[in-house]
Amino acid sequence: MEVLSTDTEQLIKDTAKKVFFKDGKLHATTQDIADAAGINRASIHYYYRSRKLLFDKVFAEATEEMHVKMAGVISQNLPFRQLIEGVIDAFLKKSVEHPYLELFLITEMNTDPNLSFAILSPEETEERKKMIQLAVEAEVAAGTMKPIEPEHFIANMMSLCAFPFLGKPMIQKATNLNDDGYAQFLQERKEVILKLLFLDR
Amino acid sequence: MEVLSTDTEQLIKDTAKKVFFKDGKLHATTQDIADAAGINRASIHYYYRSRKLLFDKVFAEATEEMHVKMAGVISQNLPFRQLIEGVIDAFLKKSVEHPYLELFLITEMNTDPNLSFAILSPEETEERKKMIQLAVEAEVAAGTMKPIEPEHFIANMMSLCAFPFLGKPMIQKATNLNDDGYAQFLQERKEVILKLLFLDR
Amino acid sequence: MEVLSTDTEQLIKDTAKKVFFKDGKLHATTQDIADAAGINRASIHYYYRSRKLLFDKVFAEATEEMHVKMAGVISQNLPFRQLIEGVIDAFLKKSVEHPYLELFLITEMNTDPNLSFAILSPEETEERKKMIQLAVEAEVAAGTMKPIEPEHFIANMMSLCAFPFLGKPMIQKATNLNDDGYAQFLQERKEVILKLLFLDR
Amino acid sequence: MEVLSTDTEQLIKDTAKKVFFKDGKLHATTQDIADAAGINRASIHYYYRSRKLLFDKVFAEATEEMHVKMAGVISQNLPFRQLIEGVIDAFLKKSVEHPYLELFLITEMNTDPNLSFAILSPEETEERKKMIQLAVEAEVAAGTMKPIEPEHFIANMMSLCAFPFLGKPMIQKATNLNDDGYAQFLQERKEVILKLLFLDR
DNA sequence: AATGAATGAGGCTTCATTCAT
DNA sequence: TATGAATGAAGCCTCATTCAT
Repeated sequence: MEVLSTDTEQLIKDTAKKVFFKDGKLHATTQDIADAAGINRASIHYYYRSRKLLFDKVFAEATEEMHVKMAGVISQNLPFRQLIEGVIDAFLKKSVEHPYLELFLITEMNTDPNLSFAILSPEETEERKKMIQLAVEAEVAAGTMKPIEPEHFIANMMSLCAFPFLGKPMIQKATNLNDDGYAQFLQERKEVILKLLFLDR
Repeated sequence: MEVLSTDTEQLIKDTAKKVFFKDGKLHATTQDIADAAGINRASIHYYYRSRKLLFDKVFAEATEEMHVKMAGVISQNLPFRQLIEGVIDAFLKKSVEHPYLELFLITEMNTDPNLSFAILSPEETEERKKMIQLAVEAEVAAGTMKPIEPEHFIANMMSLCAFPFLGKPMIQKATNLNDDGYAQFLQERKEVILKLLFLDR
Repeated sequence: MEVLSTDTEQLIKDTAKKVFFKDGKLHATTQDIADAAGINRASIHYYYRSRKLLFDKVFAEATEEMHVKMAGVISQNLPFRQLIEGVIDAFLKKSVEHPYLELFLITEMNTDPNLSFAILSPEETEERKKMIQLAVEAEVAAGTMKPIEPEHFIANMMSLCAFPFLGKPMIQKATNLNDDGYAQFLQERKEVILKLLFLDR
Repeated sequence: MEVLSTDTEQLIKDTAKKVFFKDGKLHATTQDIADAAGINRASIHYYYRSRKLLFDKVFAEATEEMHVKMAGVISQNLPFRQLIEGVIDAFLKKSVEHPYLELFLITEMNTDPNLSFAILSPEETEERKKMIQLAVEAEVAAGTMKPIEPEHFIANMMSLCAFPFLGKPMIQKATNLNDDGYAQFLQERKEVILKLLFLDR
């Protein structure tokens, strides 16, 4: 008859993720989360000890979810083009669910610069950059890309993927798109981004 | 080289801008600002009555500064290419000073969606979009751009300009760039962005 | 004999009434009330949101208590003599509990002159004045009162009832009565007042 | 050319008396007083060191003014009737200027019960009570008063004089008198009170 | 003599957290 | 497991007060 305890525990986590990462409520209090979940505020502490521990958990899980998706794409050892496409696809898809996750990454890292959430180790990152460099050179040789340093290539991808979610209200103001139009707009982003990165799309 | 604040009122404002928009401390307290300015917390209330009024003031000023720069570029009625270049240039330059201003725009608009900070009215925005559409068509005809809708063009520009500042820590993690390297990286953004937007750069 | 406050919410209200209206502490802080109640200051906000809301509540309740007592007397449609006696009796009895309630009525009305706490509407007040006028005329005819305007009759009653409570310390100084003597003195007020108002007492 | 310093010192005192005792602003801040006087808040501290010292001074002066008037009446060794009439007259006249002085006496004495402001010493008070007792007995014998204890006689006088000023807003509500009507009403008080105290008026 | 600037103390309020049940 | 009650810490704000001129 009674709701399983794990249900409440899960409900709290799901609600916290929604409030933080989907609604973008940076300053959400435990009461806000409890209200959104329809439970008592004390339950949050019963299950998670403190607001920080709850936040750390959902934050870690949300980034982990993203990392898993990314790793899933990366581990396939796809050719460059398909890899990029897969990464963009994964990023956009997860952003539909948690459009404001990056906002927390940013503010968290400003608060605590030591915060480590990297997908890749520095060594792996270096390796990845070299891989990109070689791939770009091949594309350039084939006339399908302009020369670009790996750092800028990475930054471009991240910017083009993340900002339309983060900056939704700003872009809406600057483009006169209503909510329906913006949803449609986000659907088109993948092709737009690929077309921008590769000359032959 | 240092800003000369003869009076405390100006010092408070400058410090608040720094703490909020340069350091990106979204949750900065009046004590944080007072400490950063080396003054007593009560002085903030002496000059600005409340935290909110101070915030509103520096926020309004910072956005106004940006708007003025942008308006300065736009009002010149430059040809498309030079307009785009000018806008990117202005945006990057102001971002060096206030890299996190957009972060506040975002969170403020999430809190109060009615918040109006637009440079352009809806009518002017429509006009601007049409202008871009025509210009893009001309570029496409000349083989110097791929077809793109104005909304995506605008979003691309905003994303490519803003995110490298907002997302600095994230991009640094993803690119292994240290602070010096990142400063150099930002210097190169203008050319990289233009190269991305126009086929003949 | 002591009020049994099973819950803190009631305890806070009772204590606030005591501090304000029995002890006459006009400037009592939330900490003062919390100390007097033996609870944490935050509990006051837990139950009443703000000092003002708590004050408004206990103030409204205390005046309401008085109004109910008065209305109970008035609604009986007693003959003039018994009405006056009943009103004085009710007023003195409630003053034993909340001698300083009028002090707050005064200061509240000085702060916000629109404050409405009237027992009677203007129309009812006019009616009451006429009733008093007629009754006085009858008493005068019977040789048991001197002529007096209703306004002065009302003011006299209020003054003679209220001031000995409000002005306790002043009257004590002027009469050399100690606390026990003053309690006895207050017991005698009803007869003294009636003797003053009516020639045949 | 310059205003004499004593002028400002006096202006502060006069303004403080007005704000406190005429307007009944119990919670007036130094800023309120400075605004009412049209001077800088710091001047108050320049002349009076602290708010408390200023308050103590004007409070002492205002009570002293009253005491002097009373003493002037009392010292004349007038017959009972003229004494009472003189006291009522003096009290009502000073109340026109400082209607709320008693309000402060009350709250001050509640805050600090040791506060001593008595006109008469305990011994003098006893003497006065005996004098009243004898005079009342004579009036009773002459059929011009009913028997009454001196304490009640004193309390009645104080109540009938003071409360119509203190409780102006309350009495206005209870009598439907507007401001002009109330001014007229106060003019009539002296006769009304005397008529109440003495059977042959 | 007088004042604008600045500050320390103390109030109210919110919030995360703990406690008792 | 879950919650209503209660609390400590920390934030904002106001005020009397002091300082430098």
